Parts: sequence; structure tokens; C-alpha cells
Amino acid sequence: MTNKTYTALTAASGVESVLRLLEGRWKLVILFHLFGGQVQRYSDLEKLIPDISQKMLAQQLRQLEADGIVIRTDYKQVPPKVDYRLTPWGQALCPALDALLTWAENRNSLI
Amino acid sequence: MTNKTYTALTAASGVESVLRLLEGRWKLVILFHLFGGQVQRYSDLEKLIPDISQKMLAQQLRQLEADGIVIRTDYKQVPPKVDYRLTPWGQALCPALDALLTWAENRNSLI
DNA sequence: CGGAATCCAGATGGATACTG
DNA sequence: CAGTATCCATCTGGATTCCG
Repeated sequence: MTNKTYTALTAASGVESVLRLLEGRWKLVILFHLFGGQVQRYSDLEKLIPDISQKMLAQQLRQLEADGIVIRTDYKQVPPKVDYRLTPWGQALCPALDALLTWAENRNSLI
Repeated sequence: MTNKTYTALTAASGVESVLRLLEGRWKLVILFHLFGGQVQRYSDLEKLIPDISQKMLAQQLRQLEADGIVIRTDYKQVPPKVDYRLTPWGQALCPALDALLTWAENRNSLI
């Protein structure tokens, strides 16, 4: 924190890594279908997000899981049953996204 | 707001459009060099962000300007002088980014 | 049911050269 | 000084096919 440039770059890269967790065409849509403690099976998410391809759904869920945002539960049955829910940290993302939405809503009055 | 699916998709697309404003390899770095009322000339930003190419700096500034986040001032001198600062709305983004940073910091204690 | 593997098109960003 | 123009590599996401 000794000079402005260093601070700016540090904060910027911090926010950048956060945004990288949320980037990707579908992650936010998936997240919003899991907020509030909702638990969804893979096939539920396919139905809720009709335009997503299987590849993308699986890929984005893997990334969200690896990043500690969602929990994948495999019930090891035949036929397979797998479901997804948010981690506590994933749930805690909600207010931060709300702050962004609020910012967006203030556009007309603030520009 | 009549059912969960509709709400989820609406909120998701709202957040997605916000994130689209911030996407791009360099926008956040630029923003952090303008927060707090800082005013920077084009050449200042080139020095502050040594790895950015001229093409990207110009392009991302154009987009930030078009989105109402930064103000470009051309002093119409020879040699040219142009500077950039945040709009009030751009300044208001700071707390929202802070919320994201705070969320990121809570990762270890919440997962 | 819940994926993985492969192939492909379009978008994104970087390097370089040039300009009013 | 503050850009624009062009070309090229890479990356992202979509379509399709196949599997335990």
C-alpha cells in the first residue's frame, strides 16, 4: 500500500480473479437457479436452461465446483443421480451480485 | 416476479449485462487507475499499464466511454492532449467491486 | 441419467506498422 | 501525443457423436 499504482494493480487483479470465477456464458444463470438453497439435478438444470449444451453445463458445473462455489453430490445409483447445491461461500455471493445490480439500476440517475 | 425460474433468469441476465461492461482483459486495471477522482492522460495510462497495447487501451477506453463509465476530454491542442476520468456512475462502481473483493476474502472461512 | 470426446466457427486479444 | 489499420494466434463456446 505504499503507492497508488501498486494499490491499483493489486485491487484490480483481485477483482479480476473474482470475475474470472463468474465468467463464462452460463455460470450466472446456473448460480441463480441454485441461490436460496435450491438443489438441482443435472437434468433439472438442463430443463431450466433449455439453450445450454450438455458440454457447457457439465464444464461450467465442474469449474464452479473446483472453485468452491457449488457442491456436486453423486448418489452412485443406477440409473445415475447427481445433484448440485451452493457451498456457504457460494450463497454468500448473492449480496455482492445484488450490489452490482443496484449499481446498474442507478445508471440513469448518475451518469 | 411470478415464479422462481423467471426471476432467476431475469436477475441472471441483469448481472450478466453488468459483467459484460467490465469484461475485457484490461478494463478493471484502467478503472482502478481512475478511481478516487484520478484524471489520467492517454500517455499516463500507457505508462501505468506497461503491458497493454495501444490498440487495447484505445478500444477499452472507447467501450468504457460508450457505456457511460468514463469521460473522455479532448483539449483539441497540437500536440494532442486527451484525458480520462470516471463519470459519477463510474465512481459509484467502487463499493460494488469492494463487495466482490470482500466475498473473495471470505473464501477460506466459508467454503 | 449424466456425462466425455471430438471437431469447428466466431470472438477476443496481441504484434506491428502507419498517421493527423 | 493519441491514436488507426491490418494481420494473426488463441480462446470460447456450440454441434455432434458416443459411453458406463
